[in-house]
Amino acid sequence: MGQLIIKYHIKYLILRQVSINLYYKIKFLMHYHPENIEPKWRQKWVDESLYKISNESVKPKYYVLDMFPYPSGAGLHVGHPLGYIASDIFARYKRLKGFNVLHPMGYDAFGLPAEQYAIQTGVHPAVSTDENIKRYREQLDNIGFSFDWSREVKTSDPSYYKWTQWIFLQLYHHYYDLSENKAKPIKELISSFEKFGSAYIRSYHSHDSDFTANEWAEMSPKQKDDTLMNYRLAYRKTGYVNWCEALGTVLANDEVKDGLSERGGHPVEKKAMMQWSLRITAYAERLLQDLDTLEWSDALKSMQKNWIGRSEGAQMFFEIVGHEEKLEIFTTRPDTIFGATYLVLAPEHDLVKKITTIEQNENVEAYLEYVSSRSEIDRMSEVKEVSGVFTGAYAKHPFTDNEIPIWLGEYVLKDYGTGAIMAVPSDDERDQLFAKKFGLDIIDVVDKSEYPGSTMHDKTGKIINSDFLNGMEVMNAIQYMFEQIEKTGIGAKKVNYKLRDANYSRQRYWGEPFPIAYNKEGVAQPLSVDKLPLTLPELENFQPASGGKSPLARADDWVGQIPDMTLETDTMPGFAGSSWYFLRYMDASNENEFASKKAIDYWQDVDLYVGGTEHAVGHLMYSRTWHKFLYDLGLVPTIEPFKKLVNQGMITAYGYYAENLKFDDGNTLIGNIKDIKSDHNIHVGSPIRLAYINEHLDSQNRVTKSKFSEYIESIGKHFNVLNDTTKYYWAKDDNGEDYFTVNIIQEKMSKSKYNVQNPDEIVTKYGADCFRMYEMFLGPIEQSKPWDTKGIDGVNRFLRKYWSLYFSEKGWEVSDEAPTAEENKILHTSIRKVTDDIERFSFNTCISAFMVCVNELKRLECNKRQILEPLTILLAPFAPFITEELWEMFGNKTSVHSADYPVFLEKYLIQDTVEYPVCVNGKKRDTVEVSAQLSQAEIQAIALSLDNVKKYVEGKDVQKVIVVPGRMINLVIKE
RNA sequence: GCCGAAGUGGUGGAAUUGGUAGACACGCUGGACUCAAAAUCCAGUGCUAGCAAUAGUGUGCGGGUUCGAGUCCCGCCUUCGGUACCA
Repeated sequence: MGQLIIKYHIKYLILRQVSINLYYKIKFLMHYHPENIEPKWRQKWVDESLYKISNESVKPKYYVLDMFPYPSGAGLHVGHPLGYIASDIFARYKRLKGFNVLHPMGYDAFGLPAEQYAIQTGVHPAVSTDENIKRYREQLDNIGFSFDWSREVKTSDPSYYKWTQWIFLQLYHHYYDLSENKAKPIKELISSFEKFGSAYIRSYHSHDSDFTANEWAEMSPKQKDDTLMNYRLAYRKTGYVNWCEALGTVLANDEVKDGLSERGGHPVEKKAMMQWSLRITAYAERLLQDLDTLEWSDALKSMQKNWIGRSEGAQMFFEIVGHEEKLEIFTTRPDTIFGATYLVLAPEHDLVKKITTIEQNENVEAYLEYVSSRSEIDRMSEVKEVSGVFTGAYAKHPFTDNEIPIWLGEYVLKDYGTGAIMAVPSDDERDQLFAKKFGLDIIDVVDKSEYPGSTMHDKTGKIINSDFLNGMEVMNAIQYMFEQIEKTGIGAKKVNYKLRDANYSRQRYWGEPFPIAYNKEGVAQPLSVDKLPLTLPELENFQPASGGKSPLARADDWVGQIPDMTLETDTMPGFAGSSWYFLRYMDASNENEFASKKAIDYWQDVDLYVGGTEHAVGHLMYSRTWHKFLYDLGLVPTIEPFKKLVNQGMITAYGYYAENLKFDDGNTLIGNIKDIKSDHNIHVGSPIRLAYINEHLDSQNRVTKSKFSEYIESIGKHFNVLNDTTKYYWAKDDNGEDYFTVNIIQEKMSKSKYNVQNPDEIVTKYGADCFRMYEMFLGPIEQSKPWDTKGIDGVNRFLRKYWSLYFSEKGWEVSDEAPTAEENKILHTSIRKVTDDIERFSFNTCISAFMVCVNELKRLECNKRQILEPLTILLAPFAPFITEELWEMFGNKTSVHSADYPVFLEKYLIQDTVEYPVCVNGKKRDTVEVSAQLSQAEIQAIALSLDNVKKYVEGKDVQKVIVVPGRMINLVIKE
């Protein structure tokens, strides 16, 4: 009997357990659990190569590209993926719309930080770079991007940089022909030299003296090489470069910010060095003109325009008294020539030594020494400080024959124009400051009395004191002078650009080696293509070699690997590999070409490029130039590489500063509380960064003493903090508690500021879908905004609500019933809104459209397949995991990401009634719902009959009634 | 200095061609459910006055155009980004 009872009891227990299990299973299903969904699909998409795409397709192509990252040791923070998420949504959207979408990713893997790290730790840059890439890849995969990883590109991979070297050789083997306005083989130039010397050559060059065919024939190989260097698009010259001692290398202009290196913020100085350069100035005009063909923001285009800096002016020759050479100057204001009372040369100008008189020699020498001692930062910080010296020489004014002095001045730049100016102190601020300081003549030549408020900068006024120009308007006088200058043969009209040729040599290890060797005479010998790639040697010590040379100079075996030759030991700069990577993705594993013609002809160019503004001038300028060069060679079919460009804003972090805490040793340095040693005491006095204090702040950004102690403990510190309230500057709040106020500012995310937010943490907590949508929900993509997780619960709630549409207490429950008109209207309103917004890159409003849609469907308790299925596709680009899971539960066998985009049908939006706001004199007084068929007169009558409206209209004169169909009604009455 | 972008509730932001300012969220307040908490759900929420209906007011500031302005025009202020002796 007892046994039986026990038996039953066990049976009951088992049954109970089964039903409990079932209950929990259903309960579990009912709720959204990203941690169970996401890993499964991540794996499945890899297994099925879902995002792998082919170069052959009948579908139209679309190329969505992100600026590839430099894989830094700090890993990705939440700011990096912002642009990637946007582009991924767009790529997925285009795929659903039936395009064959190229959406690749790779790494800009050469660069200084890895090498600096190697110097400090001895870890080979290749090793640390690969580790960093591995970490990046894991972080990227976590977020669910649809990259085709089979096309991954790594600039430091020899199979990639083989082609970077190859393109460099093409640049080396070409010159820029001005008659045809394109790059042409240097061979053609040589044969022209052989026949005609330098005559008949219209090319972009840095050569200053002509030669005959005979002279050419008699040149030594070295002389020929030197001459050709003046024409090649990749050439070697001695020039003043931006030398950074701390980094031990030269930098390009765009790598220098405010006289400091962009990476690291070290001082930069001008130094004369033998360097490889790219003649990008040859392309200046095309780079400027073709901006018009691009769908880039005006802000970005104007940045490029400024950087190119085109200005029209005149080139003029001044005779130097007692010398044969003429002095060539550049001016945009030839109309002011009669106001030119002296000339100024850049201190580095070639003629300085020649024209300086014996009496002035000492002064000039001293001045040159002073100038060379000054770093860029010195020069910049004292821009208004005038310095200069008289050379003792005089020039003849071409129109008055007066002798005017020639000076040297720091404010005239060697690299711009001709490095020499005519100074017109009456109409140029800099010239005026200079003239006043050194007591030089000033002649007024422009009368601006008719233009009150105009400045020296404006090209307005009447010319005076100027002989044949007197009485002319400035703009007319400029034109007239252009003619006069050409007529009298003293010069010519000329266009000048601020853009400089790019320094292309770096004295570093971790970059592409130049495929160049030098023979005993020092003549450059390009390596033949079959020798490529020229790979980097293995090194153990990454310290720069002596004499400002790259560490490669110490690898003797490597340098001397070709008999009787020495290899170039400099390496290429960071922008080399990134100037053409977008082409490599088209055909990433091609061993015979940088990319096949077929692949390039299919993919053409990048339709959408997404990246930060920090590359506005550097990378984008270089890529455009390389692309145009390849176009000239017939290797790419398009003149521009990036049709449309979107700049994502930066995600910043909040910085929390205690304005008045300081160390008890009185040190007032701005510090970071995490870096302060625990045995230190802190005082009130000067800003200290308080990372992660936000949770301890009250609504007025104050922290009380007790909260502050909690905070100190939470960051693992044990200060004897601030116990003596008499000693420190605590304030007292209403409850008598001590507090201080924390100052909150926006700043960059960086490791050293302890404000970096790792996306992995968010993905673990909320799922990738939520992370993606939340980043988009933060605000417009182009805008900079601080990271804040405050609103993430809203998105999380949305996803759970969306999920819950598909489930009842019994589990999955989707009905096959036909949708109501209202349900269809909700769906199609969303389809239209979301589609429009994706097209205009307004992703934040897409998210709110989804929220509105789901809120309304939830209100109607809609679980109809015909509504939910299209909605799932619509949402798939934003939330690829949850939609894929639900899509599968619908019973679909193929991925939601290869489904067809839902079609918007206008018919579901047609309404029988319209709700009108009724305004009186522009102020809303009532609303009224009327039939959509009513005429304007009928609507008017209804509007006037409303009680709320009568109140305002009664006894007054209705002058006008405005009915904007479907929009609003306005009654104009006279008071 | 010059060039460019932007200023909207307590917060992030919406308003696409001049047509209901504050969508959608966060936060906050109150309520339901719960032994309780979390989660969830419901209601409210620009500001001022009022029990309320409602009225006034409100998109950085000052003017203007318009029946109507966050949006267009003129003049300023502030913030951010770029640039810096460019002749």
